[in-house]
Amino acid sequence: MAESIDPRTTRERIMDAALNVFSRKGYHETRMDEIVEEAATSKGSIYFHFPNKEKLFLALVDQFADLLERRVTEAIAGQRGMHRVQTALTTVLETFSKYRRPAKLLLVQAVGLGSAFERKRLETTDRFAALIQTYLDEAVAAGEIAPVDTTVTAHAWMGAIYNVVIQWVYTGEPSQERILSALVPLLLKSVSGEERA
Amino acid sequence: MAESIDPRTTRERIMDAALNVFSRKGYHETRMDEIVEEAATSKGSIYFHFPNKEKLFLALVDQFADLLERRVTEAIAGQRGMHRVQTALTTVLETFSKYRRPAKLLLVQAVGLGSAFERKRLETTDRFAALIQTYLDEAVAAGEIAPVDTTVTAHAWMGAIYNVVIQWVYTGEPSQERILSALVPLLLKSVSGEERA
Amino acid sequence: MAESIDPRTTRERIMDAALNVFSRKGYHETRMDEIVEEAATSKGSIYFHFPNKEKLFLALVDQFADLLERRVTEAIAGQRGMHRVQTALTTVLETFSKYRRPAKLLLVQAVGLGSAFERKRLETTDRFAALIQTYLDEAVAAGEIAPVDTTVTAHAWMGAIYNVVIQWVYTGEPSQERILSALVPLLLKSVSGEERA
Amino acid sequence: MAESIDPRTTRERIMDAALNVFSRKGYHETRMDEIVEEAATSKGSIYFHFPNKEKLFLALVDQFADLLERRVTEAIAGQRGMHRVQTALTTVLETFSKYRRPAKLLLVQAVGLGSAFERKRLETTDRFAALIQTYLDEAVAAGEIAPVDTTVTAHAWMGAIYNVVIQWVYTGEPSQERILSALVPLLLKSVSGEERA
DNA sequence: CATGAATGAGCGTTCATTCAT
DNA sequence: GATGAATGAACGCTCATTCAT
Repeated sequence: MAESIDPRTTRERIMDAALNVFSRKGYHETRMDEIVEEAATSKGSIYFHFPNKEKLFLALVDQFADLLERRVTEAIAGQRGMHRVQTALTTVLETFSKYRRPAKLLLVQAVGLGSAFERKRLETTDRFAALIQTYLDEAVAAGEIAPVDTTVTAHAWMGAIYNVVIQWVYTGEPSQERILSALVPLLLKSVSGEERA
Repeated sequence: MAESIDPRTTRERIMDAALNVFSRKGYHETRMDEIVEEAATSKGSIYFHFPNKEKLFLALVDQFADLLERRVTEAIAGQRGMHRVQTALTTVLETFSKYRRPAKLLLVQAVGLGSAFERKRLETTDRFAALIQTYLDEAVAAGEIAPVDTTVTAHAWMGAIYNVVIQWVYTGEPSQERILSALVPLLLKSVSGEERA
Repeated sequence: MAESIDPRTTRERIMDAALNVFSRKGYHETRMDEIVEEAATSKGSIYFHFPNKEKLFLALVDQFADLLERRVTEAIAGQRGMHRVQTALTTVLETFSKYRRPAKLLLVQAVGLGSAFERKRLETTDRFAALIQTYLDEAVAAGEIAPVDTTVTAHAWMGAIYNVVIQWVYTGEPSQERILSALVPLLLKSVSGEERA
Repeated sequence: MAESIDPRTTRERIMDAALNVFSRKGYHETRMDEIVEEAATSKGSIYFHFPNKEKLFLALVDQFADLLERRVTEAIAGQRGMHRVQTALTTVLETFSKYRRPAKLLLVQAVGLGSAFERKRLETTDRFAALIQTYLDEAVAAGEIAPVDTTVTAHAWMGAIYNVVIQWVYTGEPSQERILSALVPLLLKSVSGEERA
């Protein structure tokens, strides 16, 4: 009668299961029962570890956003100037590649979930946009790039990256290499010195 | 006791009401009863004109996507080369500005609504990305811009525009003028020159 | 633009259509809209001719019950004694055979429709049971058959006929000939003089 | 404030309540809410134990059909030949007498409920008709009765019994004794002798 | 900590019926 | 007589959440 041993804590099993189901079916189409089954636990157990469905979902989003931010920050740490763009984007792609499911959560499911999630979304978005803006401001201050509206640029970059990556997460196209070789120059040129418009 | 005369057809009243409520509360948090009340009609009337909630929603998305595409296409008609970028972006912003609510629908609510809407979303997205790519391909062919990966570029541009606009739709910031004066040069520069292509 | 001419009155078209749909799908699964379509008329038209769905249904049941009773009575008219059993049963089978759809209505759909229809069912049932009982009473009085409880017998006969016929209406089995050659002797023997039980 | 103790399980309370309401108002006129109230439970509780209204209903029909079949089979076990007819019919009447409500369900409500129930009805009907036919075949083989079309006879008998019993279930007339003393001889005589076979 | 039967507010949808034209 | 858009009461069912064991 020996139970098969699962080294994960119940809480971990729940989060893993929730991640699977949420990313597969989306927030609203996910039933708590499905998570219960996937986690091989009980209704009550989930509600012991998480106050409700929403908080469980947001815990996953936060977990991944944290991971992503940490990785990017670490990767960039030893670098200077606009090299960081290349490094950051590479890191983002690698991380998303390694964690496709949470990526979908962060990129898609966390959007348009209604006013309850609106705040979270803006919070997450702003967090990364702010990160980008910081580096852009530094680059402007350092004279590496022409003075631009860094707020608009940061959001534009984020959107550009987001949209290309989301396409890739969903369809697998274009390849990571192609994305890197096309997107990085694109972003860099967009803030380069020479004008033409 | 003369009824106040509403020149709109019942169907129009329903779509208007649905647009209001959907954009205010999001798809899932919108109750059919609220639309009924807002449209000053009956439950059955809505279901006479639309088969279900989802189709009603999609009808709104389609209507606005059509409008947007038409306006952009018209605005661009008499123009050549990369001037079209400026014109198109201006038109998009103006249209979104005039129709904030449907914009929110198209930009936010239509995202992450689950597999039922996934196809629609990709369809709408691809539609505009394809439009952009067409013009980019022309510009490359005409030698106006350096040869670039127009697929990636189109999605990157769309994402950039989308993200800036959505921020603006939600917060009202930055102003349209600031967006235009910052975003258009940004996009144009991103494909200018021949630095590395 | 000449309309195709349908010699039937609107009321007839409605009844025909209703008969088709009711017998095909049953009372509860029949939608007034389906009858409208099948009758090539309008909602309002049906409600002009019939006060409501229930009355429309009962009109069909009555119409067929009348027809059946009339035919049986006529067929029996020139006959005496227990020959009438053979004749009556033959007539019933022939009539059901010719009007399979109304038969289903009378036999199945009119049963178990809830208290609203209960009265009608008992009424129809009693009508035929009473008919049978009359003839049985005559036969007893004439000394043609042994004195039996004609009330029970009448209901038993009706049930026997009903059940065999319903099987036949649904499955087409057993054949009319087989039914006649098996059922008539069975019924006759059941009231014959000699006992053995 | 001690709750009154009900020894029945929730599932049993639901089935009892459903039986009451279904037999009182019929399938279609029964609202799930009424069963909820009668069972002193909750909507969700019913749907926890039964997948839907239809399955709940069929569970009742099956339960009673099982009971009836079991009782008849047991009663007949120690008997031989056509004595079984008397015993079987007595058992049926006693069982129906003791369980009037489920009897109504089985006899009336289960009829004419639309295609969804059609299969069930035929299944239940055939089950008993087959039972009868088996015994008739045995009797024919044993030379106890004249060779007859046992298929037709079985259905005829079933119909006869059904119709008399249903009348009795509804009106209480005729009395059980009268039914037994009239119906059993009737059925037995119907297959006696060798008049024409 | 874990369990799972129980809860019940809430919702999308249906469809017989009405009535202004 | 005929039409069909409009009505709205009613219903089956869902599912996040609770809590006694």
